[in-house]
Amino acid sequence: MALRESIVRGELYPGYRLLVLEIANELGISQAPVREALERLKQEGLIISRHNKGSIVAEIKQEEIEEIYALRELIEWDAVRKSIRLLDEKDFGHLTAIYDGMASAAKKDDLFRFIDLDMDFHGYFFAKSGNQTILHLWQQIAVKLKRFQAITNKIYYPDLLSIAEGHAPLIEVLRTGDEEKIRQLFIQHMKEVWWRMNKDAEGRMRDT
Amino acid sequence: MALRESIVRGELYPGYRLLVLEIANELGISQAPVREALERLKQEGLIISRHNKGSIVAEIKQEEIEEIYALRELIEWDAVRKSIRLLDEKDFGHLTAIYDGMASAAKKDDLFRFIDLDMDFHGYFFAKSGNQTILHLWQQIAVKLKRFQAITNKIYYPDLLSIAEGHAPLIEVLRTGDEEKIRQLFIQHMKEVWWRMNKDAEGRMRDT
DNA sequence: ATCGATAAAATTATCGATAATCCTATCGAT
DNA sequence: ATCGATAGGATTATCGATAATTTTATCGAT
Repeated sequence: MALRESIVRGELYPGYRLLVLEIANELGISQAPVREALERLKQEGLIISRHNKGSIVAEIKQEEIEEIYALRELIEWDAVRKSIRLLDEKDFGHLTAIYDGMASAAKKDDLFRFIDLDMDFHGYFFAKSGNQTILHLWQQIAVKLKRFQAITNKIYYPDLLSIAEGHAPLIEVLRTGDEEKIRQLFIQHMKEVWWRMNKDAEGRMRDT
Repeated sequence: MALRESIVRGELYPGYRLLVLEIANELGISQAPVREALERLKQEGLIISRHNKGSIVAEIKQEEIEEIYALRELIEWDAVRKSIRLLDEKDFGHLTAIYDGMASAAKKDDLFRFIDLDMDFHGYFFAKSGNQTILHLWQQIAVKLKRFQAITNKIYYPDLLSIAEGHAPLIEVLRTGDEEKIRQLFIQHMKEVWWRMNKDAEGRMRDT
């Protein structure tokens, strides 16, 4: 659905009113499917709708991202830990391919592709560790993180390449299999990105 | 919505076909609101719908509950830990009231009320610890746990009272504030309930 | 001029109906 | 008898329109 893309990419600013009939006409379809789509977006937390008052694009507050990161810390290390023993050469190949893609996207300043790949990288461990419920949770989280990153990085691009390169040591240490070292690096990686995001976000959320 | 209740209580068995027109006529309303409701239930994982093939009540597999418990372990202790310092006498009053309610429901064999209160008890810490995102996650989880318990305990009632009484020491130890003891007791409590549920579930999932 | 009440416009939620799709039973060919 | 094709029925997805509600604009009273 194209609506979601627009919201996640930050093209539709928070508070924007989503008029059912307008969207329907725009897409050349009827109201029913539009309402369905809005219902889904509402469940995902991308829009907010109050009875008889229609839907608006949800805000995305710093506060909420902090909460999400608290949750992420709880579940991501667990997923990585459970993956370690399961990773074979094929997996390392995939991870490396994602890393290469990130580096390439960074060089082209293709922010959206970069973010998608970043999420794919981390999502890989959730998929590998085999807990469908937690994987699904991660996918929900990832949408919001994507959106936040897209919005905060939209005006001023930070050094994407250095973020991309931060993933190389992760792959490297995963090969060695030393659990404690892996843990340290992943936690550090998460905190680093979080810190950078925080910094970038300051004073920039207002303009969105 | 009454549909959700019926599913969670296990009155609508897995695989049951939800016909839009039938439900609409039954409730004396049109298709549109029914479809909306189904969309919500789909997002919650209570029903499954495939394109052009309508909706059926979702199965609830042992496997999925195991996944949920793995997730629960990751987040619940964290919530409790963060709550400890925040609990005052009013909170202990609430928790004790919930406990009393559970004991009373157990004596009356009111399974549904019992389950609701059990979830309220554990949800209390998620609410108290202040992370809205994780609280929301817990609420989603709680719905599925309720449903599983309702279905597995429907035919043969285990000893509800002893489960209720398992909560008293939890309140007790929370008052002392010894983090390590609290942790041990909560983890133990969770594993105990999980084990009991597992046992009860055996051979009984087939009849649903 | 400001405020509240009222009317007009806009928008949502709901409705009943149509078109598209899927399922089932019947029939005919091998 | 078995299999595939086909027609009929059932059900979903979509549609355009109506009813209910909210928002905006207008007007008159203070």
